[in-house]
Amino acid sequence: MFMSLMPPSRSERRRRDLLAAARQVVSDGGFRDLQMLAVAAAAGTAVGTIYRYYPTKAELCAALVGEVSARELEVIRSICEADGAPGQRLRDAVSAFARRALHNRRLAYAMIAEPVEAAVDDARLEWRRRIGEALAGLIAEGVARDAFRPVEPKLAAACVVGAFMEALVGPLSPATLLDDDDKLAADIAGLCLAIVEAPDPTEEDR
Amino acid sequence: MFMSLMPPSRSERRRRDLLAAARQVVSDGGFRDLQMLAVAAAAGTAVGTIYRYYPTKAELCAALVGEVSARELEVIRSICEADGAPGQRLRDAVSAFARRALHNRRLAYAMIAEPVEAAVDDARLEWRRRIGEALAGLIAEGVARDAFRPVEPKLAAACVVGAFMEALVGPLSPATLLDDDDKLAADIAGLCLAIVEAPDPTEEDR
Amino acid sequence: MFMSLMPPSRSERRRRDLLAAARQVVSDGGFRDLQMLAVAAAAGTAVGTIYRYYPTKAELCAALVGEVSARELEVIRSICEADGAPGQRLRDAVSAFARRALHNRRLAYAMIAEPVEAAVDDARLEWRRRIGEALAGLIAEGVARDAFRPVEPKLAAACVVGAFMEALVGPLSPATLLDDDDKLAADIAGLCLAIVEAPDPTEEDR
Amino acid sequence: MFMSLMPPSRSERRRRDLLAAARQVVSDGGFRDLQMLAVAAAAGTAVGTIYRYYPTKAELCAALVGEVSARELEVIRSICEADGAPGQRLRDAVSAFARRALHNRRLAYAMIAEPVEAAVDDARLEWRRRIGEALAGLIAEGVARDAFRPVEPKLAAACVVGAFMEALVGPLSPATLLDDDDKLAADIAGLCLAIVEAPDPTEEDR
DNA sequence: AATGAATGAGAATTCATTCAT
DNA sequence: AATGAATGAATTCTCATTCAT
Repeated sequence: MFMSLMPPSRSERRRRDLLAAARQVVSDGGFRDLQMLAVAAAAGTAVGTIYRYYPTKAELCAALVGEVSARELEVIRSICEADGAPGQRLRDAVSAFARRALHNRRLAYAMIAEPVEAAVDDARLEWRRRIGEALAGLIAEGVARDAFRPVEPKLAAACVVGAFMEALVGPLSPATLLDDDDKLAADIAGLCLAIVEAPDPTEEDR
Repeated sequence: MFMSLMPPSRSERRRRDLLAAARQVVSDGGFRDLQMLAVAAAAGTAVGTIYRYYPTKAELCAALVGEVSARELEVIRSICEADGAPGQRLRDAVSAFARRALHNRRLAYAMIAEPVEAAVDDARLEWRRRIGEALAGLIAEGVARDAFRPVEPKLAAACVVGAFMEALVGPLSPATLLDDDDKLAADIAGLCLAIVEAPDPTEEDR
Repeated sequence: MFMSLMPPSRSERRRRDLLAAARQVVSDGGFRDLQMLAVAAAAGTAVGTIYRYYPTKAELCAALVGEVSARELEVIRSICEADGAPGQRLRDAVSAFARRALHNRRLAYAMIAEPVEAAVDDARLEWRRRIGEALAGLIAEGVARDAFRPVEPKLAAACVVGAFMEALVGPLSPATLLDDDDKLAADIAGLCLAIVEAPDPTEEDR
Repeated sequence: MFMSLMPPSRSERRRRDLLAAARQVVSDGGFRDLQMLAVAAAAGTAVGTIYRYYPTKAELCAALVGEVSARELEVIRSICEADGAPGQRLRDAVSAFARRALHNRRLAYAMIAEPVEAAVDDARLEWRRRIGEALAGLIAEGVARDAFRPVEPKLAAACVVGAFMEALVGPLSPATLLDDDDKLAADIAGLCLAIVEAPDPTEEDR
């Protein structure tokens, strides 16, 4: 990580201030409220000024997400690249991310789960919640039967849902070409299983 | 699951056709393109007609997400509630979901990862991709050092990212009150670790 | 007034029922709510049926206003054409109208003062109310100084406002041609004055 | 009444111009034609511009009626509050209002008698006209018999109609609660009678 | 460089009217 | 004759973007 030794130029400062204003707006009301006028108001400048620094709303958005991303990414990266046992590092990275997100919940929510449209998203989040519920039932059962480790079923279920959904996002994206869908599906399932499975599965469970 | 034995009334058929048109639109261009005019065009009707069956765009959206959700949810539920070892059932549920998603990729993408705005989302997905990359590096290392099972690093990383992000969605949502952020973060991290950790961690890894 | 001695044909009955339904709708929610669908619902028929009897919403409206008008007009006419002192007849006619209106207030309001648009009309009625207030002040003063009869200022003011506004409606209507605006204005003013003036104006008032 | 000594700001001027455009539209075609697009066209601006100054069509309407109202109200008020005999002042106020209305007939018509819908109002105005006719007959008779002053029957009739209709508007409005409908009706009738009654009713008329 | 007023394409929604059954 | 689903023109309002000052 390099930091410029030069003081930021007036122009760089402007860009930052505008970005900070945008972040404020999103932190308060989500991406829904991210309108150029609102950002201008929050920055104490005029709309036109934003366009001098970010030629498009799209670029402002990208810069905003990019900035927040970069910070969080950096935290994760530095932990990942540290010394120590990989397991501990992974644990640390995830838990650092989670703690930080929980500290600035509104912004984190916007970054992670912000709705397309209220209508769509209410239904969409609800869907994931229900899939989670279904899995939580299964997981609770598995825990009871000692097939799974003593995990908290709801939380574990959310992890499973997130795991396979995210694992799909890349492959689902229009550009991706895949050779073997079935292999992929099986692999994803295997990884998800590991979230809960007992290290030493009992006879009964096999 | 009950299926009506009566043939669908004309009105029910219409509703379905309109929903099918909406699904088509979303399958082609995502929720971005879901405009009443576009749906009407896809259904070969007039805009006003849609409003006879869905009094609001919001309700049409909800119905669409609801329908797709219901189908997928049902698949997962029936597997979860079947007989057999919990582990196998979990594996089956996830892999069935994944296979189905991979079959109708565009729609699945819309349901799972559709952008708020192209601008926001490009950046947002990119962010998750990069976090994934960072973790993939760590995971590859862990695999090499036999601290982790021989997982495919990129895929496992995606699962980890998805797992903790999803596990955070509920807790991040504005309404949620939390007692202990640190405990939650640690629990999430523990579950994520399980995705990759070797059942019998070597000395070296500790 | 003739009443047909023949029983009404089915078709005539239909027309009446539809009109009754329309009146019901207006009595409940004013002309704002007079939509073809609402009338059909109130009549327990289909929209298309209304169009068999009233080829246009405009004609249905006209028929409705016409019917209500006709009844009230008849009451007034019969009193006007009765025997007795003109003064008493006028008194009776007006007071009969007023009493009837007060009995079916919602419908009467719709007939007399229904808004164009909430926005316009709130402002418009408010205007007339304020003019009334200004005049009420003057009238109260006149009453106190015995220049006017002991009328109730607010009510008298409303009468004056209504009197000149109505007297202007005809002349204002686009088709009307006028010779002498000033003469007309003076005449209207004279009539309005009569509403309150003492029969025998005191010296002071002249 | 204060007039600002400062020249109007650009923004104030804009607001005025837009209002003037709206007034023009109404003066030409009544409130029926008052659509945002039409106003924009009349003002030589884009629709969006109107929304910068009047956040809602309703507010534009209110402002328009308010502006016209205010001017006329002021004329009436200043006359009402002047010195002189109350009778003369009332006469002056009414006649000033009438003269002004007759000068800008289209706008005055829109302010005073504009239709809800052409359909409704044609019929509604027609109704009032007919009631006027009926009363005019009675008034003519009363004049002929010297029971009434030598008023112009049609004009006097219009005044009477306006007087009682207006006097009813307040009491009819949904919010109003009334103690004694009959007393109100009688009072209104009494005031209406005064419009025409001879100061010294002949025996015959009693 | 900054301003912020102006722009206008778009999108949702309403409702009188039509017409096939 | 009756039905009521379908139609689509019309209208309000939003907000990213431009540009004269």
